[in-house]
Amino acid sequence: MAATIKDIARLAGVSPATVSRVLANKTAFYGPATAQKVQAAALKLGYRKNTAAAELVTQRSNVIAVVVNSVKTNFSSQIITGIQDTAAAHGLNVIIVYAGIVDPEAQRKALLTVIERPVMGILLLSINLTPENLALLQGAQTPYCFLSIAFDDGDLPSIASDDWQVGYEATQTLLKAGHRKIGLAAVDSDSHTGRFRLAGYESALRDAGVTPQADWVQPGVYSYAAGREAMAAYGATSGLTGVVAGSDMAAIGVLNQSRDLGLRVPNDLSIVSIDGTEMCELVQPQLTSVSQNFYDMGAAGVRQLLEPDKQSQQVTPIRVVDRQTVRVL
Amino acid sequence: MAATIKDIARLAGVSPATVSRVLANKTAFYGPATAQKVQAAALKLGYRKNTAAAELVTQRSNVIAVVVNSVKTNFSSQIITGIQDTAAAHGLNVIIVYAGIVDPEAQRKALLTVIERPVMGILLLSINLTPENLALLQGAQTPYCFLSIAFDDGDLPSIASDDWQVGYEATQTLLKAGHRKIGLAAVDSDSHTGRFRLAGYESALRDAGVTPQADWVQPGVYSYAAGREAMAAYGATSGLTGVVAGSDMAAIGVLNQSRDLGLRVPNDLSIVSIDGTEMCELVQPQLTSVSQNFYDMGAAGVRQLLEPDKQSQQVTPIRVVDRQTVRVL
DNA sequence: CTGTTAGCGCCTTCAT
DNA sequence: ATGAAGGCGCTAACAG
Repeated sequence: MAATIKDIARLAGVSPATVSRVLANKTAFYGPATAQKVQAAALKLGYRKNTAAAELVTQRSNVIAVVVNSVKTNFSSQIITGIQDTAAAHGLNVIIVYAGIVDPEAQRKALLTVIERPVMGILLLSINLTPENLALLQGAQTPYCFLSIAFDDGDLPSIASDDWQVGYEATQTLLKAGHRKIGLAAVDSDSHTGRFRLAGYESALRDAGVTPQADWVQPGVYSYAAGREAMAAYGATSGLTGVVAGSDMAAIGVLNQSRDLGLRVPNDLSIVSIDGTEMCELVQPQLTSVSQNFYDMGAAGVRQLLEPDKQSQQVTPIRVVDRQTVRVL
Repeated sequence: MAATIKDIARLAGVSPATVSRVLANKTAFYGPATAQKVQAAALKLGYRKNTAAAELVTQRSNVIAVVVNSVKTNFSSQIITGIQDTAAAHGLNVIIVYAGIVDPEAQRKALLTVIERPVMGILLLSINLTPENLALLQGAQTPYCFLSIAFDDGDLPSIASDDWQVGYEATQTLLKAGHRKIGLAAVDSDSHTGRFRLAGYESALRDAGVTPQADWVQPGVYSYAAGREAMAAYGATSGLTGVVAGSDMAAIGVLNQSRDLGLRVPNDLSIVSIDGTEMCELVQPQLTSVSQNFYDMGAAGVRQLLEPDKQSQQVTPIRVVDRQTVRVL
């Protein structure tokens, strides 16, 4: 059995309440003499506080839970770092749980492990909840905030980039370099994110006097495989001179598939990636990207949890980072 | 306030004990009629069990905690998937907490958030604890197991590849291809892992009749930057025809730095990477690697937690995967 | 400054 | 098949 404050109390010859006080550093409520005794006893017994018990009585917790949709994503590490740093600055602890990317049952289980214990807030990274699971989340009396994902329904608190703008600027980067026939690869057509990026892409095209063509867009789930498939679908003779890819991984898929098709990047094909993670600088040529500020998303998420009443739909800025995959025509 | 079993009891007109029983599915102890009433009431109140309270009384938990050393690593995702799947198969939940890679204080805080609440076991991914923090961990009455890291001290439960063998086989892969002057890059010289890989590397060299040279090894912390630095230290004219890199990220660093030095891979320089994550197939040329079985490490870790008395030092098999960075001389 | 008392939400004998 | 009672480890009044 682990030692409890009662054990300490007995050993130190004081009451449990006193032990609780010195262990909680309520300095106004005990003298130095007892403090000594108590701390010595605690040390000798190898005492570890049972936080669950403490949280049960105080009705509050200092842990924030992060629900992540899949182990595969790599941008999540930046968001998590932002969360971690900001949480630490506020004396908060962070725990992470993985939910399946689509499986509603896995999603539900992840939510439950988080909801069924005392957490002060929940951050959901790029998670698309089923209506049932959303109800579950809202039923819990816990502040929450979606990160890196936005909704048509304006009531859900979220922090994300402006997806329309992302699509627009990515496309414009190519347009400015003189490209006219531009593809959009591995962006999904179901989600808010995908639809807005598509809309931004089309607007940019139209603003430049280019009429979007249906076969220029090859939807997909933002993965490496989706990028490869999209590029394979275009083929070597599509006439496209530029492609906007839905994520860094997708961009690498496009890049590698281009190579397999005998296309050189950026000579034969220019690529603009969306996300701007470290991946962009690991591959050759380095990917020009519309970079999101994931770190700030995480940081803002924590702050949002701290003041749940504030403005709920936040937008983080993006910027285009020119590297090596856009050729000026 | 969230609803409690008392609220349900009142609404359903039964006692809290009965509510507890039907909610826990103790089917032998209640009739279908009451079950109906209770479940209806629970649903209406949006009841969520307070797991912390339940764990407080039952003195056990079904969550296993994973401590990860940094957000940057990418092999951890495979281990976590292995953990996740195996845990789910046993009805266990998984939470993850990040500890700083070296900062002892961050390490300590991560450990505490995990130790100070009821978890049935702790898995530590590639974590090197300070003696104090190790004592802390051992002081907690919780089973634990280190993953992807081994120790000279044979008493600590751990599951990892045989690092000597990793070093040996990586080097041998190059040797077999006819290389003689072979570097070892971005392996640290302090840890068990690093020292054993180094020893394996030297043994392979000697077994092939090659005398290791001091300037063939450029230690580092397994990172992309370390890989780049190691290669930069070798320079373009080292005479090395092959390099073993300490991790996939390090290998990519070596690869990119080689390119900057004007060396073509594998024509001028062959590379064998250690880890074998998906990264190997994303870069060009694809990295030949000594691949570790991270998924199984995670799975075995969960099993180890379940039977803490069994054999404590386990080794998972490795295999070399030939891709495109080793040229046969 | 310190001890006593009560109770957080839940589970579990022990009766009935 | 169900209720009453006690207690898990801790903290928060309330007395003193």
